[in-house]
Amino acid sequence: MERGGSGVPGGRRKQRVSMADVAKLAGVSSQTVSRVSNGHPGVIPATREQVLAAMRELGYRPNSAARALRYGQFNTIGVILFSLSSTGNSRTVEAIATHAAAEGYAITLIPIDVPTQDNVLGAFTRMGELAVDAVIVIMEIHLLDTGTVQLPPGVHVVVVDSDAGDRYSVVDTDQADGARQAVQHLLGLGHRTVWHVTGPQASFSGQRRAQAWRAVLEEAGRPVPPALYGDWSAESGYAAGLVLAETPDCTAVFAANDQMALGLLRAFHEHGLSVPHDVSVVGFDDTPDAAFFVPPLTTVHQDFAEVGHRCVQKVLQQIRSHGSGQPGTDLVPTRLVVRGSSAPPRG
Amino acid sequence: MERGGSGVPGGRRKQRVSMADVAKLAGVSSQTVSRVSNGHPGVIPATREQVLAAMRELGYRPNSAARALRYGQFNTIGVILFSLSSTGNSRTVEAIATHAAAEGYAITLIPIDVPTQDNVLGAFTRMGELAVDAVIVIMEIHLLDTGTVQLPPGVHVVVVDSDAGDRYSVVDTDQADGARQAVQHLLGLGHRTVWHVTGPQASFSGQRRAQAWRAVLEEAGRPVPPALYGDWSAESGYAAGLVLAETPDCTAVFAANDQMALGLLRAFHEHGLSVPHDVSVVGFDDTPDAAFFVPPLTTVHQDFAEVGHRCVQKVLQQIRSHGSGQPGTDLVPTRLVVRGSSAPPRG
DNA sequence: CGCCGTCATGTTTACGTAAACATGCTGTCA
DNA sequence: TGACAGCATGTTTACGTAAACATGACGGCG
Repeated sequence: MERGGSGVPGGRRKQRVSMADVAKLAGVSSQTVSRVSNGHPGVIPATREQVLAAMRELGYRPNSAARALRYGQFNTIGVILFSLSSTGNSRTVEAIATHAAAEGYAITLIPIDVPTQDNVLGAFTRMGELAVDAVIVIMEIHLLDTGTVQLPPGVHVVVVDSDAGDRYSVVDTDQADGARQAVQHLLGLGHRTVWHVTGPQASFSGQRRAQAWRAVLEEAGRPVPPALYGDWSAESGYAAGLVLAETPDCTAVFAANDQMALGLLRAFHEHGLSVPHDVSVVGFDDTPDAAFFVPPLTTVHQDFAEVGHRCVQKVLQQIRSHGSGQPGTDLVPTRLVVRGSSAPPRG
Repeated sequence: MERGGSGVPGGRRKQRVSMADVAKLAGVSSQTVSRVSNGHPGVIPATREQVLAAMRELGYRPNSAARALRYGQFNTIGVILFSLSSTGNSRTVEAIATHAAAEGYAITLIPIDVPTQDNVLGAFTRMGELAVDAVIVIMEIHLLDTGTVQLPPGVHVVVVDSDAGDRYSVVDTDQADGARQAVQHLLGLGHRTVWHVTGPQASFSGQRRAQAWRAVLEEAGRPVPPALYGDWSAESGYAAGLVLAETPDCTAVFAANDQMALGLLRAFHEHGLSVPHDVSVVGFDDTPDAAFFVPPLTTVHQDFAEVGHRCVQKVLQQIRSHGSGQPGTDLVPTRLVVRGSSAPPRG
């Protein structure tokens, strides 16, 4: 917490130690300091040692602003997202941060509290002024489709949770396949059909899961019950559960995420319905808690870490190849984890 | 995604539009462009308009590296943490990011996957080279107490989840008071004593909750049962629950977080014990899901958003006052949320 | 013995911005 | 009418780094 010039009275405002300072102390030119700092060859050991000693004594740290100015890049990736509160987002971000760090990149977070057009636009504008080499967008890209938003040229983009694969480089969980596995699992247990509690209608991943649910039922020639609309929250799942508990022929429900499945479990429990004997429930996400619901939840496992990893890979590849990101979609597979909340229908 | 010099063949590598480019197009000096860019007075409207037009045409964006170099600051706050996967951390980070953004600061994330001394040290070293004006540390600061780690001078620090209030500026949830409320609630219901499932032993917040639990029991002259050690995970709560279910005189349990409480609920349910009639359970955190556990969980509400907010306030205050951060601890209050998992003991 | 290549190190310059200072024009008032 | 205040705008410089180029010493070889 010490500040200023090592106790020298009236010391200069010189907050930061520069190469010039080190050079002076070591009795060499600043260029030599630069060479030592960057591990370049062609500095004899004696000189190198002197410089290193001076660096240590002064506590020299390279100034990354100057470096960035010089090199024209920041070694930083920006991440734009709506919310960290969803398990999925925070785990994806964590994976992004970890892998980026391993490659020498830092992560700058640009949260958007309310997803209005204006806020999104603002975030992109800010991002344009930000020290960022590339951007990973974790949200519905269609919010940006007014054409007014544009990222500064030379900034690369990767998008998660979107269908913009025709324009951007997209990485996402294979939503459709995950939902398909869930529904087929329930049909395979002998249920005549499967009900569905959706995510928010504006959510791309929610849409995909709902579409896949419907498609599987149609392919199997089963009746398609009306969807119940949720918003990812356990509360909305609970509300849907209250409705389904009163629906006599409902024996199987696919919830678009685990939190809503939790709400379903509670609603069924309160109505004296036994899961899985009276009703089977399958979720989506496989949050760490899902295995400890009562009963343990059968759910679709998403590999958020892998999604984050691939985002970083793609974005770094774009930066390094100076390529402008081939559009295309990269899907990370899911797998169904069968636990105690699903079973053949009674009787 | 367009790159290079607007289609000019053999165009320069000039990736980025600078003030000089705008100045040339507008027929003014680059200083005038600077004045317009920063909204300084003393530019007549006609000139200003010309400059703005040129900016728009070229898609000018100020270069933040140059700005940072000039001003000696980055308008960025670094956040060092272990993991984003805990609800608490991710919500705190989100609040930090939101409030920082509102003040014109960006957030740079430095995750530490495994909390070894080396990794922590590495993170701090990297942070020193990073473009950051201040640092918020969300973890056990005592890991840093070897004396080897030091932040570059002039970087301000605020710490969450620590008892280092004597050396750093600390913001934290009032862990002790929250735990006290939980235990007193259970005693108030008529339970003879309260059992406790702890967090990891290395965790400061876990320690504080356990201390407060013990203190309340001792003050009330109640027997202090042995603590069961957990690690925040639902699984460890489940394991503790299996033990407690076999403990006949256990009628009330305080779990150090909601996830472990979830594990308890499942273990009790599997053993045919009814919550709250046979055993009362109280958690800590008030995650959004807690209200939908079976039964809905009585728990201590933590205001993570407020913690994040105060972190940003403190850190900005330090930056702006050029003060070196008064040590001291700022505690954010908690409140007990009573739901269905706690009741007077049977008979 | 002198020329030249090699190698360690120093000097110059540019990156983009903006403060500080300089210039030159307009209008006003003695 | 001339001096000067006020104001719009231009010029210089510095921030810290590192590539590109320059220097100078030493040694080897014809």
